[in-house]
Amino acid sequence: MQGALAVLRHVHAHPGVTRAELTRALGLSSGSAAEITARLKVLRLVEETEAPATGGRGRPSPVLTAHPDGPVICAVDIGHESWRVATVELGGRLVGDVSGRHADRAAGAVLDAVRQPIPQADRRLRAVSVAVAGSVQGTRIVQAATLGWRDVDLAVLRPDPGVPLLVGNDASLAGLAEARRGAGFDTKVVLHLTVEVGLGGILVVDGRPMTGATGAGGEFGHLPFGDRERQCPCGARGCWDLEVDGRAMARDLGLPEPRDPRTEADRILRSADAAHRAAVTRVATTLGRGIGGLVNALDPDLVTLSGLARSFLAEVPEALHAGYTDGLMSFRRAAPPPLRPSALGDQGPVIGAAEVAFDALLTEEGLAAWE
Amino acid sequence: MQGALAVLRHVHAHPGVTRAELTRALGLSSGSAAEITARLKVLRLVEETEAPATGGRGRPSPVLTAHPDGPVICAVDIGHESWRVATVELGGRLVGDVSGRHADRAAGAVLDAVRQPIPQADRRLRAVSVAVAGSVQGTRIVQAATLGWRDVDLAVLRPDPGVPLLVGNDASLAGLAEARRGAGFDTKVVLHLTVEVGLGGILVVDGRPMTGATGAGGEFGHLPFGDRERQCPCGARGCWDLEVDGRAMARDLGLPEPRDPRTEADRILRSADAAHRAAVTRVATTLGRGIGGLVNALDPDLVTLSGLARSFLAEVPEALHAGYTDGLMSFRRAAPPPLRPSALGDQGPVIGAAEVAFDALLTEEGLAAWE
DNA sequence: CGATTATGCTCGCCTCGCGAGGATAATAGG
DNA sequence: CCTATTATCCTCGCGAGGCGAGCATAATCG
Repeated sequence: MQGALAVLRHVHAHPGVTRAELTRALGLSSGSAAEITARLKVLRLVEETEAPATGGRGRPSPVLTAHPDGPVICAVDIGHESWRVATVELGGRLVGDVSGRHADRAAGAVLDAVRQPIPQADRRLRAVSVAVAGSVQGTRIVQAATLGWRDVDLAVLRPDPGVPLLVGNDASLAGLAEARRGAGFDTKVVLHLTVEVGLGGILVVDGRPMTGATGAGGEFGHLPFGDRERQCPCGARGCWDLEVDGRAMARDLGLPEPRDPRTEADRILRSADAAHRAAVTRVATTLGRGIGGLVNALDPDLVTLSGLARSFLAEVPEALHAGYTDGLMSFRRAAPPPLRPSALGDQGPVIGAAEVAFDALLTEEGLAAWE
Repeated sequence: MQGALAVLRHVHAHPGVTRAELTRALGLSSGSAAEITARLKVLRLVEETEAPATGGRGRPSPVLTAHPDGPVICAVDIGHESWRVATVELGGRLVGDVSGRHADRAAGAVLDAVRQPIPQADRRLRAVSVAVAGSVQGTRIVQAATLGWRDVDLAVLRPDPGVPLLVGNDASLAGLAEARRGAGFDTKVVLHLTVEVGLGGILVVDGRPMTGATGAGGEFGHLPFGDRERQCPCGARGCWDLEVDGRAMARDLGLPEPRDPRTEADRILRSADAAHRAAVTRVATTLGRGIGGLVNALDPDLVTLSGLARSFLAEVPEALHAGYTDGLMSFRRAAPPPLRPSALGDQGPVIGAAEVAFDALLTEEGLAAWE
């Protein structure tokens, strides 16, 4: 079981490896590798497909991928304005993907819409895993300011009581995906930050997300980096959240609080107006300075950026880097962790949601449950 | 080797367990437990001593402890004003302990003093592990403001090239010790904070310290929670560091920057003067508010406090808790992680230093090196 | 002083991974 | 087209190490 688990985890993390590569990576003998893969094929967990002609010499090594009848996860992403339901197989490939925009943001309406595409009686389904734009504890959404939700239990998304339900913050899960399969691939300590409306993220150490005691870790937007007098909808004051998004840019420009801060942010970002450019620069600098502080505290190898933060990196990299450097302790300035754009885009949350579900599956117990 | 390692780690984490408890905890058969302990006794790693009369029925179970000729770590603590050199055996017991105050704070002088008690040719010595009051990357001290050191390499403390040298921040290592053997025992996610001159700490998840990519993680004092205009010796501005210690209290009282902020802090803390009490209250509140922000971001089960933070908790708990609650997101206020005083006191850094060294020893390779 | 309770020890069994030796499948070169 | 070369896969006997049944041992209870 030990060896089988190691193989399965390696295939999951590196879909499309050859058996020879796997044997070397795990330090197995070729005999053990043969026996273990044979067992996993019988269990309908992995499939070996004929090797593509590499052009190199020697006997070709078969490629290991997810079994076509293997376990799948239903990954759900509930964002500020849209939702997505995907089926994900071992190795992180999306084999089905449905999405839509919220017609009505009320919790009931959104959950009804999202529930439709969730398969109801699929023996292959091992878990429903939800990424949601809000603060999460266990399987409850305790606070989702932009959706206007408070204390919503997602248990209704469970197709039957036997299927486990997992819930996490969308920015945190996107960060996990980014660390494992995106810009942070093969990096030990990755700090991911997403700015949409407010800011979220996660620290991923050796592939493990630091989600804290209750699952509400990674709420970096509620560190008091901002103006101590400014009240945040979260209940605290001076949150960084309020200083780095469309609300902050509108405030900087003397505009009223926008109804849809994310769209407003994009509008200002695309504008050629000098005042707008200045506001973008100032907010990007503020974001950068906070990133510097977080890097001081958490010491990552790499920072990955999504959403509006990714846009700042693309549009005003000097401002972002100036703030970043300014916020760093001087000894870190010689070789600061690079800021990199997210590689997974809007697929991050669903891929991350599937990851945590597969983490539970790829254990002694999870495998035992799969026979 | 697998089973032996598990047993050894369990004995290290729970010194003084009986073999019966261990067998149950690891789910071993009594036969395996017997064979493994026999092997570990031959290897001079553990010793079985006769069970003390528990008064209960049944055959008594022998107690497992460190072997008297087993491996030891030389743990060194270099603080602002004093140093300590201890010998630590498996299980975390200090079997030797020498300390002194710095006569001269220059790096050379301190290292000379500290080098004396380090055993030179002890076959039992597996590592020298140093806790130091400064920022650390690898085995270098990159910045230690209160000692006045910059870029000091501690390689001179290595008694011979075969003995590994480990270096870490004292507050981070004290936090690791606290999480494993102190107030955070058996708790999944522990946030530890120490205030002496400035603030340091660590997040410990499942017993693993989140020391980051270079070992400089846990520098929570350099999060920009403070006044954006105030320059920190670290090179950044607005550091929390400057708002929570003796310097902050002196500033609040309109006094000049104290030469020894730690002593000054204790003096103000012990004073009955109303202005002094008010300053203490304000600084404790500021500290509490920052702790709230950190709890928002990291979501620990428990926060442990050392040094001046521990004194605040003892002397002005209302102020500290008021700030703490104020800094928390409102959904966390119903059941916030408790703030607990450190249980290990000034032994924290050396115990933590020994822990990281034993972590390296209690591996396949570490055990192979011990024959 | 037996009964009860709890634990330790012995020993055959079984699982799983190792590794040597031969088989297999590709390219390279004549 | 055929052989050499390279790289990998498969078969199979071996050995390490953990399991668990059955018995031995050591304490308290009444």
